[in-house]
Amino acid sequence: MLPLIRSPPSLTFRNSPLGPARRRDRRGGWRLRAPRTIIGVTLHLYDTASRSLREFIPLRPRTASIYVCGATVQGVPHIGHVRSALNYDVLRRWLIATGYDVIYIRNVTDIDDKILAKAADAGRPWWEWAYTHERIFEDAYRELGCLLPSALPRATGHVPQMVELMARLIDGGHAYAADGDVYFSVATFDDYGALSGQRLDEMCQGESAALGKRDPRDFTMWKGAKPGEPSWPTPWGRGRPGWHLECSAMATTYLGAEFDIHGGGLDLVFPHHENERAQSRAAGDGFARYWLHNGWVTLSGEKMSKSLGNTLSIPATLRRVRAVDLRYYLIAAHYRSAIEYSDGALDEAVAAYQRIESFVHRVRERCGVPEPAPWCAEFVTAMNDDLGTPAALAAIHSTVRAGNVALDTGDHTAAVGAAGSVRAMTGVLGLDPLDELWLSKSPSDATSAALALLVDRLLTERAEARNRRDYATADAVRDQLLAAGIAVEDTPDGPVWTVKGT
RNA sequence: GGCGGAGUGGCCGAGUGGCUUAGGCAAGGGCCUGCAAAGCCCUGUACGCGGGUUCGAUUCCCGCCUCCGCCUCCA
Repeated sequence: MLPLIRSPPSLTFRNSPLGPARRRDRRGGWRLRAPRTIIGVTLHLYDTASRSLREFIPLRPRTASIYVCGATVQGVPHIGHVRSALNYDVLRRWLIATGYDVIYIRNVTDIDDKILAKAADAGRPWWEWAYTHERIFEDAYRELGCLLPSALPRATGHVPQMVELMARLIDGGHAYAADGDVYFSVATFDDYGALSGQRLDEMCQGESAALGKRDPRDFTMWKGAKPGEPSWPTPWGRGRPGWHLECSAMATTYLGAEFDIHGGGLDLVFPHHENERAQSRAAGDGFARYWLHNGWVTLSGEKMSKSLGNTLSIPATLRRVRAVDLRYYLIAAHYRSAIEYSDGALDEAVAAYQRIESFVHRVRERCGVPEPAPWCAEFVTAMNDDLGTPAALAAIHSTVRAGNVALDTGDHTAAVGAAGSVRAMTGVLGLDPLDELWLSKSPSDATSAALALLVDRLLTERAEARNRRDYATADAVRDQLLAAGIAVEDTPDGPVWTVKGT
């Protein structure tokens, strides 16, 4: 059964559940012209809760609501954080590209023990520490081409919603206050452990046994105020939010009691997501219908984490490769498999992406800017199969090869068609080489025009030298240009030059 | 102890009960080129180990080895 694409896929989408204000998060003018219908294949996603591939059937037709656990902004982002964001960005783009209206929420945990501790160590206000790192995270996401979320809620801005949820749980007998803390009583929720496959009776003792806990496995929803720490008023005394409670409250605030997809890293399955689910369901909310979890990036065989101190920060990585290269690297593996980071593998990704990029640029130089064209069936099938980015990239590479052949044989129409298709497919992955984001380092028009004039002058000299078979002079011109960072290639359509690194 | 994941050709990384056995990177050969560059074509016969099921297993089952993760903060 082959997937048939009904309407020609256009590349641009209007991804905006929230109207005109959201136009800012478009990259390079991508806008959806018309929803397209795919027959034969529908999106299937691996759902952690059921441990199986399930067809994605949204709560409301043609809309998708997604909540992704963002970062606790205590430090600088590392490549594992970014992988998670990138994976859900690809999911979102694919949903948008196939005609869904997507609402995408990613939270910011801006209050927790570590933020307080690190800020105190640095002698800075906790909120300044949090906001400083929040900005660094957002800069990294933006640089890597992640579309802006529909909203970016902060934990500290949603205390009333948390209080309301706690009140419902206490009224229902699922939670209790003790010594200023509020705990969730896991024994009152029969389904506890269903998401992560943990059995209550097999679990090790939970968090540190606090005095007021009725059962060591009960988890903290709200932490009673301690001297010198920030706190907010509640009917049970002043205090601050616990991690799990934040996400339950924020997800349902923006997406409603029941929504489509909840995403995050594999390490959040337990206890974080298990607890979120328990809180919300015990309170009577349907909560997430699909649970997605991405694998991690390991370094020297170990999970990259702040506590192990073996992180590879984004700012450091981006000093070595371009953001688009890192994006390609992190998307090239399936989102559920682990990536063992290595410099060599990253270099391979750079070369692989360059192949795609140089093809599209070559077509643009020789045939004009390729406009978005239909993507190929293999690509659609791959993406619908639990976001099979490896197979999707294989489809892209095949199209590149076909396009290169067309270029070699002088078939410009076919070459432009292939390049358009490549743009469409890479666009879904946020990797379109002609996306403004990746071209943003280009010089101004005036500078480009001046450069073009000078280079063309030199190329004319070179052509004249070649005509009189004075290859020494011709090669000297080429070497001179190369030394200046300008590569010259002879093609059937004449010499083409490019500035390296653009 | 409980739960879960992984071991694929020089490297990265998909996938599948057998068929043209992804894709990329690197390597070798060839074509193209004045020479290059880019590109194209060809080549490599891999699935941790031992059993079992099967006409046939890398793919299913059992056992083993090795590695990793979660059960405590973590994308």
